[in-house]
Amino acid sequence: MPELFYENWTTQLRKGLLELAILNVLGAGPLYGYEIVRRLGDADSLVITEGTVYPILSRLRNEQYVESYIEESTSGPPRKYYRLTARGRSELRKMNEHWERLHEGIGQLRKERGR
Amino acid sequence: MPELFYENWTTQLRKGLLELAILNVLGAGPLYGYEIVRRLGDADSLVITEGTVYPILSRLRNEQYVESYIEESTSGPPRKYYRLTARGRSELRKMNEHWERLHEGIGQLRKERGR
DNA sequence: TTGAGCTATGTCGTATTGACAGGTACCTGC
DNA sequence: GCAGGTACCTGTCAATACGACATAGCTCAA
Repeated sequence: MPELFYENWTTQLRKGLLELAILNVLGAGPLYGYEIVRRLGDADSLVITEGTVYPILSRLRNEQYVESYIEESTSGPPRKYYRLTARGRSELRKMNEHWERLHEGIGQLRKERGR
Repeated sequence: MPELFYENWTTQLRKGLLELAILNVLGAGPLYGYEIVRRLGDADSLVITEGTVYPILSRLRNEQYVESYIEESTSGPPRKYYRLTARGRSELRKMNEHWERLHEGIGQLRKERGR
């Protein structure tokens, strides 16, 4: 039960972060949902399920950060590929900068002994 | 209106992170709520308001990561100081490690061109 | 003495999000 | 056929950050 807080914390920490992670993998080239799940799973502490990735992809598409197109597959149903738009690429840059600033901010707080 | 998404994203990204930030400033020594707000405000992109900090402090106290004690002030109402407990200090270490792993994870996704 | 303004703590309602269970459906090989 | 892997999507839930608001002590100038 004492670990309940820690688990909850990691869950909260993912909010917003998964969007950044997904945009970043898409920065490497078009991917379909199922593959994104696997790709993020490689990076420890970013494991997600299908039920998590599709709502996020929908949101990103609504914002026109990504666009999708269908492609047949030789093994299984057709795949819906997602690709970064120009708009998405520029937004990703902004987000990555913000992310780095956050990281530095936390790092500074840790160093500031006393005042 | 297009910027609505970005603002919302930054809000979501803070979830969980503020707890880490607050624990980290407390790592430097006891502080009271109002001062924590100012201290975090120094670090850009970590600005918070009172309505945010007090609920978090309550949560941290419930988990016994911090303990509080009252102290008179020469200017204004008495202050409620918060101090890291041993438990909080050990948890903070764990959380900082998790945070660094996340940062590396995102960094790797960004580098992985293609596959 | 009055009251403006800063200090300080706290609560409530709202909006948004990630997790997960569950559902649909396609395709291949046996 | 039909089992099993592939692929996508929906609804519900709990948790959080934040603005708005409430309360109150202290200081200082008019």
